[in-house]
Formats: sequence, structure tokens, C-alpha cells
Amino acid sequence: MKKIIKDNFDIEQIAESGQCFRMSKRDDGKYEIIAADRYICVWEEGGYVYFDCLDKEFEEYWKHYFDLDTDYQKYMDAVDEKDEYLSDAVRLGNGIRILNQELWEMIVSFLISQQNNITRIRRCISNISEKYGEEKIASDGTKYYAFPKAEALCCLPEDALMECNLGYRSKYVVRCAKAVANGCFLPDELYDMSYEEAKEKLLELYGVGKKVADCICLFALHKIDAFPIDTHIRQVLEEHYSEGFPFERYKGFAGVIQQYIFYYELHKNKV
DNA sequence: TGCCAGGCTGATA
DNA sequence: TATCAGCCTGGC
Repeated sequence: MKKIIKDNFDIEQIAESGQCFRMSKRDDGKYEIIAADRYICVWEEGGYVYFDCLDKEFEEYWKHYFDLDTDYQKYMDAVDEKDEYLSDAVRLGNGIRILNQELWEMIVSFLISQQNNITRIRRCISNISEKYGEEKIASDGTKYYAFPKAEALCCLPEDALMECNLGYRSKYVVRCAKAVANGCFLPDELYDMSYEEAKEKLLELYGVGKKVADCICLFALHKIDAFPIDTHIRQVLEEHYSEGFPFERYKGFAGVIQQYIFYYELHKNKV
């Protein structure tokens, strides 16, 4: 069990920021997270955050996954005080972090996310994991399914994943799995590239457009310069920044700012 | 019942 | 280069 002081970290905000589709709240208020082939339970109590894993696993994997070595206060402090909209957004989402998620899993997840809603995205991912992923048992006895590797999907007919409710996105996932499994596309090379290079490379994948590429850059490659523009963000830019969003001010971490905005748009009316 | 959602592809002009 | 229809499906 690992216990840390809750400092600019809010597991509920992270879960609801929409960057991870395999993070769910249990009836007891604790959060279960499945990442690639790993499972962890996380909860908050009395100003502390608890991670149900051994210290070694925490240091080697989860600390990086939750980006706990990064000081997010500096990003929040950089927000223009005169920008009321962004100041409110940061105030509401001050526990958000940009996760370091597994690359292949993010490629597939954001292929599925297009023209889709969160409930259905979660179900699609759960379906393909149960059908094509490896069954695992966590240390506390919880059964879960690892995310299927590209090799498990590459030989399927292009419409096979329609059974898992992917709809027309089925062929996108199968073709990408083929490209990865046969070595035509080497995901690991993306880590050493700049944001622009990685995005360009990702656009070569069938079914990956600008928005999906930006999401993969941000949530898997941790290129925090990436600023995914979806319909929500586009509306915000049109409504609050008609004369242009100050990208120059937030150069180098615009993606973090994008997450504050995205979370704010989904939750500002709930508080 | 019909619209639309966290887009993308491919055809057409 | 820009525009637009079509695509799966389920919640509202």
C-alpha cells in the first residue's frame, strides 16, 4: 500500500477528465484502473491518496502513470489572471493530471472514440478486452482483462469488431493492428520524436485524423504541447476566444490547459 | 421518431 | 484544396 499527500491530485477529476476509459468508480467510492495488463485500486481519505500496490510497483509504474513527479501548480500559476474563463477552469479542475498511458491502448481507444460517447467507448473497450485480451487476477482477487495486443487483433476480418459494438471503426482498429503487428508501423519510435513528428507519423494510420493523433500524443506520448480540438473545445474557442486563443503564452504545455478547459465544460454546471 | 455524439474516409467539384 | 455524404449505435 502506498500513501501520498493529496497535492494537486484528484482521482475523481482524473477519472472524469475523459482521458482514461478504463477507470471506474466502485460502489465503495474507490476507483479501479486497468492500464494495459495492470490493475490498481486508488482512493482518497483524509487528505491522502492511497494506491493499493507494493512500493516497488508504485515507484516503477504507477508514479509515472499518474505523472506524480510533475509540479502542476506551475501550469496553473501560468494562467493569465485577467482570463476569467481559464481561471475558473483551472480552479475547478486543479486535481487533474495528464496520465502516461500505454501507447497501443491509446491508439485503439481514440480510434473508437470518434463520433462516439463515453459510455459507449467504455463498453467497446471492455468488449474487445474481454473477447481478445488475456484474463488476469489482481492481488486482491479481482478478475479483469488486459487490453488485447495488436497481434491478437491483426488477423481478424475487418468487420469482426462490429460484434464488440465498434461499428464502422472496426476496420480502423483491425488495419492499425495489422500495421503494428507486421512491423509497418513501429509505435515505440514515436517516443523519440518531437510532437509534430509524432503527430505526422500517427496520421499515416488508417482512421487516425488530427484530433485522434493529438489525443494519442497527449495521453500516451506525453507530448503536452498537443492541444486536441474536438467539438467542445471548438465551441469554447469560438465563444470565449474569438480573437484567438493565446497559444503562445501556453507554449510547451497547452495540452494541460486543454484538459482544464475540457473538464470545466463538462462539469461547470454541476457545481 | 429522429437527432447527434470526444471524426474520419473517400468521392466530387 | 474544400466540401460533403456516409458511416455504427445508443441515449435522449
